[in-house]
Amino acid sequence: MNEPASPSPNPTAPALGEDPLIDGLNEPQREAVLTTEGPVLMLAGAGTGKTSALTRRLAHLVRARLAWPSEILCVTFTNKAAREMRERVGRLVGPAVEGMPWLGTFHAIAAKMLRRHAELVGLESNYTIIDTDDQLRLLKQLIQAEGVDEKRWPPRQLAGCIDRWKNRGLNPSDLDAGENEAYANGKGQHFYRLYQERLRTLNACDFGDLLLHMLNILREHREVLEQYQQRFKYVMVDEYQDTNQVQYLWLRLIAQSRRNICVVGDDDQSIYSWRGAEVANILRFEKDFPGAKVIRLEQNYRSTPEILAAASGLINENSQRLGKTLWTERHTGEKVRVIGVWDAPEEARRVSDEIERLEREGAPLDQIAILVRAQYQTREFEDRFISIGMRYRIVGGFRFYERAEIRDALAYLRVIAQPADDLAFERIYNTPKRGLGAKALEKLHLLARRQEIPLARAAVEIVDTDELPARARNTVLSLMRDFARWRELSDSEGPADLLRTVMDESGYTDALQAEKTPEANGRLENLVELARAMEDYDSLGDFLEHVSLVMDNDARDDEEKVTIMTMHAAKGLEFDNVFLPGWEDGVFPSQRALDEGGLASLEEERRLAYVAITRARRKCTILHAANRRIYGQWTSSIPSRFVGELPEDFIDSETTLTGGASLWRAQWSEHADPFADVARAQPSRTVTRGPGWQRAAKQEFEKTPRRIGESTRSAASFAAKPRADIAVGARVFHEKFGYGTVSAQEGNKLEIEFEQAGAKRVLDSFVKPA
DNA sequence: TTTCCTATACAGGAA
DNA sequence: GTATAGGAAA
Repeated sequence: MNEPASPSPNPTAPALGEDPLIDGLNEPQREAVLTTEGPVLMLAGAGTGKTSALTRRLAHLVRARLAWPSEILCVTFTNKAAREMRERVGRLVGPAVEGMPWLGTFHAIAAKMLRRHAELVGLESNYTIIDTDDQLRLLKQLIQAEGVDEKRWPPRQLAGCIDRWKNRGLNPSDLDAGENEAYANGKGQHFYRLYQERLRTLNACDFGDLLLHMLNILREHREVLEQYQQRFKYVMVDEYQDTNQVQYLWLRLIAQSRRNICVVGDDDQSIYSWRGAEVANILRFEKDFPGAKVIRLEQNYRSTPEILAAASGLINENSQRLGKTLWTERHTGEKVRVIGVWDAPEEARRVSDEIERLEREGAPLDQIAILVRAQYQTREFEDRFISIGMRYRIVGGFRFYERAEIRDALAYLRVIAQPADDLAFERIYNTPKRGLGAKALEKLHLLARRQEIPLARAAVEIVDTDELPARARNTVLSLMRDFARWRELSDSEGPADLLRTVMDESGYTDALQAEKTPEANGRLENLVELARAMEDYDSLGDFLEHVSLVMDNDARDDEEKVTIMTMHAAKGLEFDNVFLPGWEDGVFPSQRALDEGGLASLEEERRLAYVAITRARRKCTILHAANRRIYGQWTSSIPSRFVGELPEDFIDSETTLTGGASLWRAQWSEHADPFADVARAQPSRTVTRGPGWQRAAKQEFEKTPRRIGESTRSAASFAAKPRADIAVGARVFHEKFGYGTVSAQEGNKLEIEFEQAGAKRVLDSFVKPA
């Protein structure tokens, strides 16, 4: 940490009152910006200018020379938030501040730290970060290898357990008997341990490890902890109500000594408890940091009084709150509209009609959002929008790098950059199809395990033997030659060109082109897009880290489009017009929340509703349908209990279902036979959901140098040591070829005259002395 | 080894 | 209803 000496407070800084950083801020905001020393808890309601206060505080620290940008730790939850803050601070402070090395997501920051200290947890600094997909494949292998029934104990469940343990900062040895029971009758700890060992040999980390490893390091290596405590003069945390245990512990260690920590959050917007977030963290902040200054931001600058009132009325139903009262100076606007419709298609029709009307009135489409509870609800709108030619974009779902073709491409690059990456190798050794199947892979695994080498290395070795049929052997040989060549290339070519070469030479592009389907075309385009994104990176290593942690699918095109996304994804955003479809019990609140988790879980759903409503600046429209197809079955449902909790004075209700006859008439006028679908759906199988439904049913420091070249050779030129217990003339046994006599020995390669099979070249690890 | 078919789970959300 | 995974058949 070779920082210049601490900057002295800038004597020419403007007097506080004139500081452009605090112009236009209200009193609490100003206080939040200027209270730099000591612990600060900023309770910021929705739309109260939280981000503004936070970025200005950051800018103020830099401007007033209280710290160098590199001495400030600023943590966010999403890349988007980090990016935004970086931009805004840049605008305030100017280009003088070259980046903020420690502004980022928990994971990005932890990953960066871990590169520095990887060896302390048995990793190399060029470790790979595996994603959920890789994680599941790995766990599955372990489960199979241990002979546990994967039907009864699905890998997903194990992944869930491990995730939860990591979120709570628990290592395998920390599990108590109860936790251990959580998977496969007491094998939880065993599998967790195996998994961690396996990751270590792969030189890999999952997302949870990034934080857990760092926490372990900070706990066990005093000098490292002190280093960071020294370095970070100020710590800021956004969305503090979303921190989980391991994040909390990690922060607490770092902030402990200087206690200049400012956390910002809103307990009413805590919507991530399912992934380990603990509201308790924000509730006990004052206990953790005695003397903390609590600042409440309650003036809302976003929404109309009606929208605020509706949201406040709703959230008041919750019991566990710190309590805030939002107010606004904004003028009266429209009431929140609640529309009841017959079924989901009608719901989509109503929304699209409204949007078309807004469009005619000149409302920009990018100021319109449809926020749904669950991803599956987006379909109905997508169908409708396609049929009427409405421009839309769906946020979330598959992120760019989760697409198969992108992951394939990345797997190639990973094998090039890090030959020990078995998961990547397994992914692409037969993609595109090159005639290598389970048999060949099994052979490779066998060899790899016996010699404790990565698969890619085993592949190089195995071609010198007769283990594989000639055809497969040649395929493997040429594949590994390709890889050797690409590795050479990675030294001279930029990552983008390297990718293009690899995709072409591996036959991947050809295979896609041969498909001639529209999807294949899209995939090719995605690969082109990927290559383009790679142009911005100098080294393959840099790029790979970005792609696993930082890259998202924000292919921002400038065209105006209606946004469709989940309520979760909408947190932190705002739109003039917000549509909230699917407010029915079982959809929202979700069936899952109703079935399990009890009151706490229902209150979280209510907070989600609060978040959703407060996204709207001018107008919020809530819809509920009487009938909806879920799981391919028609279900009829009643309006969400949240609808009833909205304060009447601020609501305009409307329904196309006024009951029996009029309902029929209303529908009749609209289409020929509105019940055609319903009739087909076998009434006896129709499930009715409602409140009682479940009951009824129940029943540098900054930049780690990563030269690709270093790891390159290890796969290509393997030092092969001969086995001590075998020499020329020795009689040996081979599982496939039987008994034979060694006629030549070169390193670990043997030539054997087999009694039955004749002369063969094999690796010594495949035979044992007879 | 690949392809095709059937059975099954599923659709809660981020890095 | 759809996507996926695993097994059977080509």
